[in-house]
Amino acid sequence: MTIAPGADGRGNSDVRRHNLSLVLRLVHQSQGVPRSALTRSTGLNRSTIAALVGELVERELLVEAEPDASNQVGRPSPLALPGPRPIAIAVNPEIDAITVGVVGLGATVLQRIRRPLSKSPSVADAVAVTAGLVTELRREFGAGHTVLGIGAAIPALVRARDGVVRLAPHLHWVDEPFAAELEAATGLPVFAANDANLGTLAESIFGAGRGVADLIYLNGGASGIGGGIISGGRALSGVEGYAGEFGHTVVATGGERCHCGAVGCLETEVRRDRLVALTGLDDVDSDELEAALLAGETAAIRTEVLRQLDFLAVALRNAVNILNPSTIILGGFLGSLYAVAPNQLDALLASQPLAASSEAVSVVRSVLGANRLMIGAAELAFESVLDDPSSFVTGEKSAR
Amino acid sequence: MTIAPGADGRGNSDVRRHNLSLVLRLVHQSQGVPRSALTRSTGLNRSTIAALVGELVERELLVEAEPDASNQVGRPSPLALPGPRPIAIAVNPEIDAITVGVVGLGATVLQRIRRPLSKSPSVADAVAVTAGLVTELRREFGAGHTVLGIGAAIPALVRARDGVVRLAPHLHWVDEPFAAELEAATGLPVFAANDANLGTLAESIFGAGRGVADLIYLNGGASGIGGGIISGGRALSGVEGYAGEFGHTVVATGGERCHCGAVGCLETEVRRDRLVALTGLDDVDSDELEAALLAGETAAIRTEVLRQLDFLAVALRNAVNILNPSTIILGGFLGSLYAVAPNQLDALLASQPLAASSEAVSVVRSVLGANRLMIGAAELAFESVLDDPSSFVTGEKSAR
DNA sequence: ATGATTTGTTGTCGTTTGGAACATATTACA
DNA sequence: TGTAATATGTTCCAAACGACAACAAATCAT
Repeated sequence: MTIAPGADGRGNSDVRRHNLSLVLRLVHQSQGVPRSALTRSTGLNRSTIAALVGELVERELLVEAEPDASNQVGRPSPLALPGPRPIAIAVNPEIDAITVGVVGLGATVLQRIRRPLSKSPSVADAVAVTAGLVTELRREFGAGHTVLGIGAAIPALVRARDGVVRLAPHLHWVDEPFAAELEAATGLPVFAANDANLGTLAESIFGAGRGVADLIYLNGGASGIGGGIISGGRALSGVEGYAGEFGHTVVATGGERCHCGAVGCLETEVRRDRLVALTGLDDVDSDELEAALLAGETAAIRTEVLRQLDFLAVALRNAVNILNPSTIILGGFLGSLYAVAPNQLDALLASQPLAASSEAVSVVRSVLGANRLMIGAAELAFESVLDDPSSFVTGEKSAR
Repeated sequence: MTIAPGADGRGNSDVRRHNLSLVLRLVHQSQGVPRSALTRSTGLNRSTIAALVGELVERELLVEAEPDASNQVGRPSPLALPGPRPIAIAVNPEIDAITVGVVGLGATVLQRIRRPLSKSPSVADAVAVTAGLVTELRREFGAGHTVLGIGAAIPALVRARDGVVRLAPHLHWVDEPFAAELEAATGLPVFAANDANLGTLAESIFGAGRGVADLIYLNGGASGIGGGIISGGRALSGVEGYAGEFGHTVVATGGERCHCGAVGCLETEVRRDRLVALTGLDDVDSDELEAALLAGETAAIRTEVLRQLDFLAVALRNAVNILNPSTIILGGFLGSLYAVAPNQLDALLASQPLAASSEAVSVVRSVLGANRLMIGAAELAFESVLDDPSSFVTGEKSAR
């Protein structure tokens, strides 16, 4: 008797919006394509594509460049490239630093500033530091660019709807309206999400997950394990945006107590600090840790790596059974663990029950480096324009 | 450089298709609504809705009925009802019986035949029995109805793409092209999927999950535990359609060995037969089992119920952390377990880590009864018409 | 019985894509 | 070096579709 809401009818202008959005997205995600490729991949008429690209160029969302010498018969097709005007600001607050960056369409990171902190920041600290950096950056990029908004990648459960940080165990933030406060401090629209979810987004569009419709991403950091899911080509968010918390999945029923209060969480059994401790090194960075693991001097290291891979495999098995992805992307020290003994993990996955659902799973390492979170966070700010390019009016929202 | 495929541009006729589809879906899912409600919920113009409904009536997909006395001011709006012509045939092969049904739009089950079997059927057996029943039913429903196709709900991993049964542990089918064979035997298009996935679909559209965009469904049957996921309003399938296999999720690291070869699967720890054994009864049906559990005569029963709820809670905790649903629907004996000690399970879920992600989860029992799989399977066969109503040409595909 | 209100009905208009015909720029080949 | 073949951009017109406005109809309130 009741009718589900959100079931929107479509008019002619929705077609236009959809097609503009589609073309802009294709150029954004491919970081530049010939116009003729757009006609092919969209199935739209040449004349339609011409009109769409025309409008996007008019709005400074795209630029057209000379075709590159392709040695193909026929009239060369001009290259459609992301326009330089729209930019997004990305923020990543951590325990020991706040990183802010400027990102253009096509995932071009134009600038990145990492401001180290002496102590774990309060929300007020984080907002203040970020706002300061944002002001600097807007001065620097004010001319010729239009800032669409700020995307924040936060190591926390973040409520998607309003950007409230529900729980950031390591930053010790609880129910903090981070997005709203940063919005008030900067006057820019702020979108916040979980850092690993944004890493997933970035890898899925521009990294190891390009073109893959069903994947899961797990990232191992110093403070724990986060993750995200792309299913059917879409990022999974869940009701409130908390989906992808593989770190607190149970992998050992009789295991250790986790900082979260539960027992046997993936992130209490698979930990970076244990590996670091065994290397005997102090405060290593990712590359050093991986080098030390690959060298694998002591038996203790080898044993610990295998032990952690066993637990990781349990978590992955559950995820595979639940989500049936085609690709598993491992980032951070999880990628290093895999690099040390890829066959071990592959074998553990292959030998699993319901072989059918895991037979086609391929495990790969993430390919985006330090810019991953900048790119993912920027995507949040780009979203509204990618969704409705005609909402972008040059100059209106421009700097200052 | 490469462009993602499947990114389709939209033309004018896509608008029509989308709107026709939308209207038909709304009527199908609501099982009858006033035309005026369609204008409101779609946002489309009155005249547009009139045209759309007109075309759908013309095609015999909808019928319009006298408005019911609503005591509202203004001209009464005629009721749009699912048309009786299009029907789907649903099949559910099991170890001891094959059930075939006839389902109309709006989830109306017109007929259901359960054919008991003396032994677990081979694929050939199942196809033969089904084809026989289908012939009978087509004779019975030949006049005035058009059979769109056959939907099959199978207790197995089913490859969505082609309906191949990859693995049915209890039927002992491995890599059997069930859909293709039934198609050959009946001449009707056949769509097959995992039974619990189809149960999820049915509950989400017509049952306990109506209007809920993010839910998980777990069903406990005699042969194990299956499930399914709706996320962001869409059924999750995974690459091959194997998503939702909660039954083989790890809940006990040191647990028993499962028939699947792994250790500690949910469905080895949470089992119907253990409960049945403790009741002392023999071959009970669902209601009898539930009554016996609710009576809870022996301490042993009580203990076992709580033990199973503990393991179920582990699986649900993992699922909640991964998927962040708003609702968990429990079917089969899992619903009975919950009925015995709802507070126990609620408490286990509420006390979990990352409270934010589980705070809003509500656990409910499934509401669709024995028709659940018929409705879910029929949905598969209806899908193509719901997606493109103008493909439905009356009489063309009709009986015989 | 009259007015207010809501909805169905009809005809016209604007928007958007599709398509055909032509123009243009490149390669292939003699 | 010139001509043909090919692919693509460009221009103009037609077709499809929903939006809108004006009017008609059917109910309730007073």
